[in-house]
Amino acid sequence: MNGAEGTATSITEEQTRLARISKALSHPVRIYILELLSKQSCCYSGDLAEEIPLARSTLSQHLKELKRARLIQGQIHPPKIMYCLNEETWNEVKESYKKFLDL
Amino acid sequence: MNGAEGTATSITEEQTRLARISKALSHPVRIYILELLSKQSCCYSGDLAEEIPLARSTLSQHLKELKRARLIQGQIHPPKIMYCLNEETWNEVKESYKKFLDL
DNA sequence: AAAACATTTCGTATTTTTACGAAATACGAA
DNA sequence: TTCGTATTTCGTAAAAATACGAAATGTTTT
Repeated sequence: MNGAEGTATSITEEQTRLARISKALSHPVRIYILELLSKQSCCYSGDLAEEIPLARSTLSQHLKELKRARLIQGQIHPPKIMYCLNEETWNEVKESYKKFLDL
Repeated sequence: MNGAEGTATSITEEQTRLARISKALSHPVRIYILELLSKQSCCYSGDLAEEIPLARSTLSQHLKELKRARLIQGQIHPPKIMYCLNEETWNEVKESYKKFLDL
């Protein structure tokens, strides 16, 4: 891949940011999780695992991906782990798409 | 990847659709192109090639990707090819994100 | 301390994405 | 028809995404 910053590119930081966000949203399972969290704010990883027909390790990878994008955050709530939407990032995401799509 | 329809999944068609759209938007160059087209409706492939620091063949692949997603369409306008936003799909995309993000 | 659990990390395999240059295609102009 | 211009397709290589099961981690209960 390129990744080279510094060259005379017309592509802005914001465009790169939106592409990165879109990549985080580019899998049905991750959309599902975010849609759920945007409605009820939090949920247990185990509850997701029961709904989603994927190995738990795979689901965990998707959660990790969403964490990496700062879209969600997990809190230990023994014996389970509860995942919640990161409202701050979520609002930024909204703003980004709003601008991009002219909504 | 999974792709298996028919199994008892909680993931909806609409979620799969939004993931597919997001994947089409998951590269800075494609965001750049769409943002440009959403402002001025059409542009020449060659003009993009001058702005974007990528091989023409690579740019062509990104355009193909956007065509595949029905986000843009090209019209032969000799000796160049003009790319335009597919307004119908664009509006559907807007609606999808609007619902998802609750805008 | 050991057992039971929920979840993550590791190792690995497969598929997809991204990128390039060379060659192919399309088409108007000479 | 041959040339020049614009763009795409092909072949290929490297990196990233997706998926799985096994093993590791962390915590509570026994």
